[in-house]
Amino acid sequence: MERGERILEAAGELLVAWGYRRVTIDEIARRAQVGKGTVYLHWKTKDALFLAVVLQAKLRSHRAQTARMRVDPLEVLPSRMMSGVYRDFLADPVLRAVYSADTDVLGRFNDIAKKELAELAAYGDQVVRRQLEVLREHGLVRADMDVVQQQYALLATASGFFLTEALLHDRAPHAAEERAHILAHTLRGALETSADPRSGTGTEPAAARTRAAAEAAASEIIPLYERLEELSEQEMRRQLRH
Amino acid sequence: MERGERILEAAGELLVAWGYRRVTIDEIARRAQVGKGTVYLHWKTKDALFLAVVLQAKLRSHRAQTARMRVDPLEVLPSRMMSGVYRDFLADPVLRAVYSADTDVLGRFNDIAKKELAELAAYGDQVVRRQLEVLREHGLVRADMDVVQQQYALLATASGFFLTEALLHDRAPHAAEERAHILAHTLRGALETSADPRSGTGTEPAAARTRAAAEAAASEIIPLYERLEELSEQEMRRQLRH
DNA sequence: CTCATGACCAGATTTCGAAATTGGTCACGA
DNA sequence: TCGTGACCAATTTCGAAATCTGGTCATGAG
Repeated sequence: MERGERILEAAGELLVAWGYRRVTIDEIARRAQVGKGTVYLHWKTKDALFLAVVLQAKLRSHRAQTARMRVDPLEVLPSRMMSGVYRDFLADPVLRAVYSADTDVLGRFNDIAKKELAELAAYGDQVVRRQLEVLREHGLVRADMDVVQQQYALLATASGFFLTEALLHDRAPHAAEERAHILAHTLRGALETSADPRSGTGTEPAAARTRAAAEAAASEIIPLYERLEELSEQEMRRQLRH
Repeated sequence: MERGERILEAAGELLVAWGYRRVTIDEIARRAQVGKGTVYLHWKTKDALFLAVVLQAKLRSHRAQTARMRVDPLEVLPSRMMSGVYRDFLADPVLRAVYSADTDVLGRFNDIAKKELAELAAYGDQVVRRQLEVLREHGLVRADMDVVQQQYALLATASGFFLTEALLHDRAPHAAEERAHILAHTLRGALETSADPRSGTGTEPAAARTRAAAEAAASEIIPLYERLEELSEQEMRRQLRH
């Protein structure tokens, strides 16, 4: 394992275990079996290192997401996509901390990351907006609402599931799988046209038509996320020295 | 204006202006034009006073809600109800602080209130659950999901709109009215059967049938919220001395 | 006698200078 | 050439003194 990867891993582990405030470069170096100076041979500053930790987590999630879309085009549907993102979120403690803005873990790094990654987040917004437009063109997303409003609905609803995760881990439905399903169901009802649960039986031809439309849409949407991956990688490289 | 009301009002104003941490009983007494001891003639402790402030805000919102339900039975629908609650939330700074768990304003009172009002919140959960069951019996809420899951969907979705309110007041759709509408639309699509936006035109007979069902449901649901009001009043009285 | 008041007190919070820690550098040596 | 840890400036932490504040209650006005 590369020195850089070891440092990144150590930083991530310590971040979720101790919280940003308590983690020192000395401790990261010790855990990664390198000298303190070596950390600065790789990253510009402590914040840059933690930014890289966050970007790596997001990048992993983005890659998993595009992989799912390539395997099954229906994954471009908002309900399916967010369900996947939610599962990634639950599985990765770094993502959990970042998406739920966990102050105990992130401390003031919360604001730093938000500010530093604002540009990337803005591009992410653009991608989602374009995705909704494409899906709408293919009849997979309803047109009963402005796209910007739909995007807000998507963001706010998903945020609710992400944030209540931390807040209500007691009286919330137990299995993570179950909550991912509820999220998907909610978004499908709110935004999509396909597999309307209200019409009782889904007919076979309708399902086939939906799949065809999703395949067409996916060919437009996947490149958007590939570009987002590239920008994330670029941003991650920008945190390095030179 | 009664002494007690003046104190309550002063406490609420100072809470949202200065935050729990900075507000002193002395300052509240000064603003309410009473002596410091008089505050303790009315409430047991400082926390009890602020609990009363919060309970008063929630009570006002509950009363407005039942009033809306009495005027228009369709207000018992989750989408309509939460849209109203969201508007109340936006209009009252105390509710904004409480529902968005604003740490800057509430400080450690956040945890105190959550613990102290847990019983009331639990009853509120029961009410919503029963509401969903009744609406389902009258064919106004879909039966494609477990009630507990539907309740989670409702809670998580609404929470998303409440919490992103504070978080994204920049790039969110501008008008409050607009966001309330999007919330309603989302919940309707996720939970309800009526006025399906996907079926293009809403026929007149269907609307009439929906209204009749809502009236029947409202007669069962309104008493639940009246009981919740009573419990809130009771809890508010419990904060008083004697 | 009733009830509002502010002086009063113990405990909590803030202050502030000293001491310790830590992010970041760089001369050294493997 | 490349990794390292001693080193330094700057920030954070510590601790005890000083201040503040929640809560009480003796007092006095009505």
